[in-house]
Amino acid sequence: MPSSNPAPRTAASIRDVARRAGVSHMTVSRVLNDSANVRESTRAQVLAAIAALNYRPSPVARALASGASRMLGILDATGGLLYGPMNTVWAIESAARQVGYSAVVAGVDPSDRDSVRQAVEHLLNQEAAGLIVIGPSAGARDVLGELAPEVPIVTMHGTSEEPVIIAQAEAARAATRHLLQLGHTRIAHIAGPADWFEATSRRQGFIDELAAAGLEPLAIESSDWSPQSGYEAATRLLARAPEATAVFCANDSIALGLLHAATDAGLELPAQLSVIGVDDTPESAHFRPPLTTLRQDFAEGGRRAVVSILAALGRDVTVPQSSLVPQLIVRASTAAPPR
Amino acid sequence: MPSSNPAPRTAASIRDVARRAGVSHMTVSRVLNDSANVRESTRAQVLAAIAALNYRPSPVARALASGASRMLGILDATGGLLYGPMNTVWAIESAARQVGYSAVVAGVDPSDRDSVRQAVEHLLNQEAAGLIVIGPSAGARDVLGELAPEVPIVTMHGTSEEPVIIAQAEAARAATRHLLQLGHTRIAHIAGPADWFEATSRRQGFIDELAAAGLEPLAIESSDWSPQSGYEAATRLLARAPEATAVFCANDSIALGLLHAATDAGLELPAQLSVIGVDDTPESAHFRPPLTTLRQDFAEGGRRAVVSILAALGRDVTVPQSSLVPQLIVRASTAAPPR
DNA sequence: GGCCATTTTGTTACCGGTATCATTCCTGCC
DNA sequence: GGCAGGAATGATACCGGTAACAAAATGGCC
Repeated sequence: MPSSNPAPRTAASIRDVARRAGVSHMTVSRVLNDSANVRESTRAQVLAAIAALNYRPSPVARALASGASRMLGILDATGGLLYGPMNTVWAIESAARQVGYSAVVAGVDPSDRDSVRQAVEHLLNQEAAGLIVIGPSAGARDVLGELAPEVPIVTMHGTSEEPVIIAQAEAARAATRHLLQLGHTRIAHIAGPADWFEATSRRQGFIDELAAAGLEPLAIESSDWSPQSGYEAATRLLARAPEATAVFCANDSIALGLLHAATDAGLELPAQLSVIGVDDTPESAHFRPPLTTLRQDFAEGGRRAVVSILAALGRDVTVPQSSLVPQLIVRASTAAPPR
Repeated sequence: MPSSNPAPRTAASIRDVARRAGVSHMTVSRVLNDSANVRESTRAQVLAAIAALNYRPSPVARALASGASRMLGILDATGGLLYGPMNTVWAIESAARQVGYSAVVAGVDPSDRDSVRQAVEHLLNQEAAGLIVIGPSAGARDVLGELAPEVPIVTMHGTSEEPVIIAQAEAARAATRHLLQLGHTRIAHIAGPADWFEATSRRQGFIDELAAAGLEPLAIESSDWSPQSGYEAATRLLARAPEATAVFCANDSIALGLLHAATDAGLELPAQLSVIGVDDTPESAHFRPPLTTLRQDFAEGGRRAVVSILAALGRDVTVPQSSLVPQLIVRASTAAPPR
């Protein structure tokens, strides 16, 4: 290893590279940006200099000069630590990084208009090139439209005006179908909060699938995704519709709450009541009984969100796409209805 | 609202402010940075101009000019979606934002040396002023030391060389004490992965507290924090030490796995076996039986991490501090041992 | 009133890239 | 061989701040 530069105190800049390659710094810039019209031999020299100096362009300088940063803002408006959304954040970050972008996150309380505004401003201040909103913060769009209309925004779990990222209704229908196929006819649903696209979408999918089978929902309760509120909703549900033989829960946490409430009520699971959730959290396999649920492809969802933002930014990036059909995981919480 | 500037196409820069205030742009810069030696009347004019133009300094330009960004890198090396670490990430982001910093996250697989290196480089490229590592990625420190020794690093869940952020051993002792006070003497432990500071620290706290009572651990198994591996460890444990009357689990997920395994084994809970976890996840209250556990103050942990990084950066920030004593939440999974 | 020490303010360069336009180099063709 | 015209390269300005030093204003004191 003949390289013996004694660890330059400061990182190499584009002009250092230029000097070493015997060209102007603009030529280096051209090489960096794959600009056409650079002679092959020149490009090779520049590339060699870049490698020799271990040069890496400064995203900061680039952002300043070009006015376009390679940074995405993620507004986490879930107001908690929900399994699905967290997966999504992670997936977005990772997808973004793969195409050379990075992600700044800001968590907010979606019900607090002011905190949303502050967070959006914060993200904008960081020169975020685009915004991805996780959770039901409709406010974010308004604030953004007012502050920086040119910054594209993608809502992952937002209102239904959005392009659908993950086929939620399809997931709900698959869950419902599973219950139907087991022979259930008196089926209830515990939905998520009405301001979440996923919640309404799953609820609708549930209703539609029942309708296709000529049935009607036995009862629908709402919750805020948490086990606690799932427990409360389940308690209400069991009181109101004791004849239910199956319940489709909008996520696994709600399902856990229902499991708890049903146990409180002395119900035998799944003999007397079938329960199905959505998410396939690592916990759900160890619930009592282990939960039948639907696994979603969050990684793909994240990728799609990033692609969609980049498209709005005018950069076309091809990212491998796979299907987003949620996968049914059958465990012990669903069974045929009692005769 | 007399303001009628027709929405300037481009944001105001420091020179626009200067022009409007009738001063040089440097004076504006001084006002922005609370530099001394600005006449009060001048400051007022500048402030007025800033307000009138709705000016906000560009962090990008500032980072380029000063070489110091107000951005923190968070390296999420948990390799999954763990409740505690996720809370910590959130808390750090929020604490950072409160003091005017923002946070870029990068998730990596800690066992993949290469992915760690890439992520650190990525974060460094973004001009991160400091690095906070969540999870057991010892590799991050090496990479950073080699790439940019001047960038401070704080490990939240790392090796024990670190300043302790949350008193893990104390939490473990409190949990163990609870079991002791109920009258248990044959107590086992299911630990987290040995490369996590929290895991070893809790394990040691457990051993120490037992020793203080003149007892020895009945058995110790290890897991990777997940319910599945908790289940497996618990199965081994129950086979190996069937005489155990209580088990301290290093987190709630492991405890869930144990609950499952104990149920499989036909054990009556808590009559035949007491179980205690750590974290107080929202789910744990709805386990069967509801889990006795320890609640930690993640928000405070995040704040401390940020303070500690900023201190290393030479910026003193005063942030309200609260105590980090974990709180015991007693539910139905612990009881006196069978006679 | 003049002079010097301090404040206060301004000037200019610079951070590390990109944009724009000018210049030089080839190449083909008459 | 000379020249047009496109390809390749370079020179310079600029993005929006900060740093360093210079200049102007202020104030105290003899």
